[in-house]
Formats: sequence, structure tokens, C-alpha cells
Amino acid sequence: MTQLRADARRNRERILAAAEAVFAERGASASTEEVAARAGVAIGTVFRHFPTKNDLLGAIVKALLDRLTEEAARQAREGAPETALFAFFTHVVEEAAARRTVAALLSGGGVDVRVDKPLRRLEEPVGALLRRAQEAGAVRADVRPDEVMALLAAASQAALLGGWTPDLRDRTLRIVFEGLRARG
Amino acid sequence: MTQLRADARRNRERILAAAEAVFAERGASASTEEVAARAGVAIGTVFRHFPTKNDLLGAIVKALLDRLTEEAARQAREGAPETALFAFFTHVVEEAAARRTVAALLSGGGVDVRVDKPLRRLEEPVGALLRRAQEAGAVRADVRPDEVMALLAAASQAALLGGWTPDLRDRTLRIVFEGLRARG
DNA sequence: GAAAATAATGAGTCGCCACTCATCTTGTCA
DNA sequence: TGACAAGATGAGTGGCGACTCATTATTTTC
Repeated sequence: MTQLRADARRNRERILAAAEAVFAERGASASTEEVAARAGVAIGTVFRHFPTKNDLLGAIVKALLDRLTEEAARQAREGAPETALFAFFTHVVEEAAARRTVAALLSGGGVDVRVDKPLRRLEEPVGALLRRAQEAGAVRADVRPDEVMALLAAASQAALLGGWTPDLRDRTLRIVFEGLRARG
Repeated sequence: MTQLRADARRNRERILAAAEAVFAERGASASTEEVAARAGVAIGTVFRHFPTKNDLLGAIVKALLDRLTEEAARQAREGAPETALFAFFTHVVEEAAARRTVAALLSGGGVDVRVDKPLRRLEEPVGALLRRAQEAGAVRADVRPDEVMALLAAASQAALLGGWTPDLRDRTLRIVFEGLRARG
């Protein structure tokens, strides 16, 4: 992998930013032309950097998951054991609610980015958050990581697709958290 | 609205059944041609009965919601107050898991059936189930119907898109139900 | 059982969109 | 600064899929 030329690197960034915005607004079915236009670049340039629309979508999803994974690690490092998991949970749902991309991807509407593997990268840090919460007595001991991941996915998708208001989101998450918490 | 000719009524049913199957398998992005083929009918016939692909999708969604609404009413009538809500909840999630249609619709991937209004029809019977559960002390008194609807939508979508196994589904729903239940 | 509706047929139209490629432009490096 | 490689450009191509309509077939009706 040799060095990219300066303008190429700049354009790559612009395209990613534009794609993130366009897909967040219009969903994954938005056209590549629209991304190119928003990036101020010809369509050929988009395809030079991302040979396939799927590659472009994949790059965005990867970036999002990178950010989330890092946020989880940060919470595990700096957050209070009893609340870090819930804080992260809330954070993910808020992120998802602002992005139509992920949900459209997951729905398999013609697109088939493999999200399974990248998603699994989240499982480890989430598992760590869960363990700490359980040790602190904030979550029942019999809750398993895959259950938390399932709840996370469910809340994220629903928040996005259902257009939850912040108020409804808080109230609904409170119920989920209540279900995770230790009794008594 | 005059009477349909006999063959027309027959074909309409065939088309609905075929569409239900095709969209359940392939998602809402499946082509109308495929529906026509499965129904054993020419494509023009499909468009005679449903002038738009959206109309076809809408008809299917409406039928599904009709069935669910009826099931909710049945549970309210015949089920035990403490368990009817949970039973219905489980039923909906199972139904959803078998149908890619609804999720694809909700994701707004180019399609825009208005699901808001039909969904609201579910809210009343669900509200009834909730009230009875609360009176029986099986659900906390401060839980509101829109929260239950939100959880329902979340679980349904995730079960479908995430490909939950029956086992994971049960364990995850258990956590949600725990969150709804009265403490103590 | 024939005329008059009503419906079915399916090749064809149209627009959209992912992707290509011959040509022109720009950055890099000596 | 000039030569060359790397990149950008955007009109063009191909395929797909929603939707149309002139023609043909089936019911219904009297």
C-alpha cells in the first residue's frame, strides 16, 4: 500500500463525510451520485476510492463501530462500574437514532454489508462493561453478553425506525435497564 | 364498489398469498414480477388489483395488523390477566421473526407505506392488555402504553433483523418482561 | 348463447442507478 | 521546470424493475 497523493487523501475524506451525511439522511438507498455531488467530486472519483457502493457503506459502518468500540473502552476505563454500561447503552441508541444507515443495512434491502463480524468486535468491550456492572451489583448475575447485545440492537433499531422522541426513548430505556438490574 | 368477477376475486387472493410469501422471504425489495410468477398470474394482473407496489405492500401489512389486533383482543378476552400481555408480546415477536416484510417497510428503504396509522390500531388492544396486567399486579403501575409499543417494535425488529435464535429470543424477552413487572 | 362488460395477458416503455473508460488534470520528484 | 505517474472527470453503458396498454380471454347478463 503506497502513499496516496495529497488530493486523493483529501477527496477520500470528503467522500466519507458526504456519504455519512447522505446515508444518514436518506438511508442506504440514496444514490452514489448524490454522495459525489455532496462531496463536490465527480462520480468516477467515488468509484475509484470505493469500487462498489457496498464498499462505501462498509467503510462507514466500520468507522461507526470503531467509534462505538472506543467509547465502550473509554467507559470501561473511566466510568463508574454501576453506571458505565447504562451510559454506553444510551450513547449507542442516541447515535443510532441519528443514522438511518445502519438500520437500512441491517434490513437487507438489497444491500449486504456483512455486519456480523464488525458487530462482534463490540461484544468484547460490552462484555467487559457488563462484568463490571455485575461485580458492582448493578446488574443481575445471570444476564449474559449476547442478551445485552440483543437489547442494544433492538433499542437502536427501534429508536431509529420508530422515530422515538427523546422522552419516549428515556422512558423505554429505563424499563430495559430495570430488567437488567439486580432485584432488591 | 361493485362485485368482482369470480376469476378476479380468485386471482386477488392468489396474489396476496404469493406476495406475503415472497416478501417474507426476500424482503420488500423483491420484484413485482416475482410475486406475479409465484401467483401464477401475469404481471399486468397484479397491477390491475394493486395499482402500485406500495398498495400491495400496504395490503399485506394491513392484513398482518388485522390478525395481530384480533389476537390481542382474544388474549384480552380469554387470557389470564397476569400473563396475557406477555403472551401477546411473545406472539408478535414470533410473527415478526418470520416476516422480513414489516422490518423492510419500517426501514424506509425506498418504500413508504404509512405504518403509523395502522400501528396505532394496535395501541388500543395493547393498552387494554396492559391495564389488566397492572390491575392484576403483574406490571408496574407507572408503565405507559407507548412504552410497551416501543418495546414491542424494538423486539420485533431485532428478532427479525438480528436473526435471533429461539433461545436468545426467550432470554432477551425475559429481561424485558422483568423490566415491566412490578418489583417485589 | 351472443353481446357487453370485465378481466388477463405480456411485450414494451421509461427512468433510475451502479459501474466503466477514454481523456484530461494535477501532484510529485529529480 | 519538465516528465511521468497518479488521480479526476463525466458522458456513456447495461441491467433491472415499476408501470402501461393494445390485444385477447373469460364472465355475466338477458
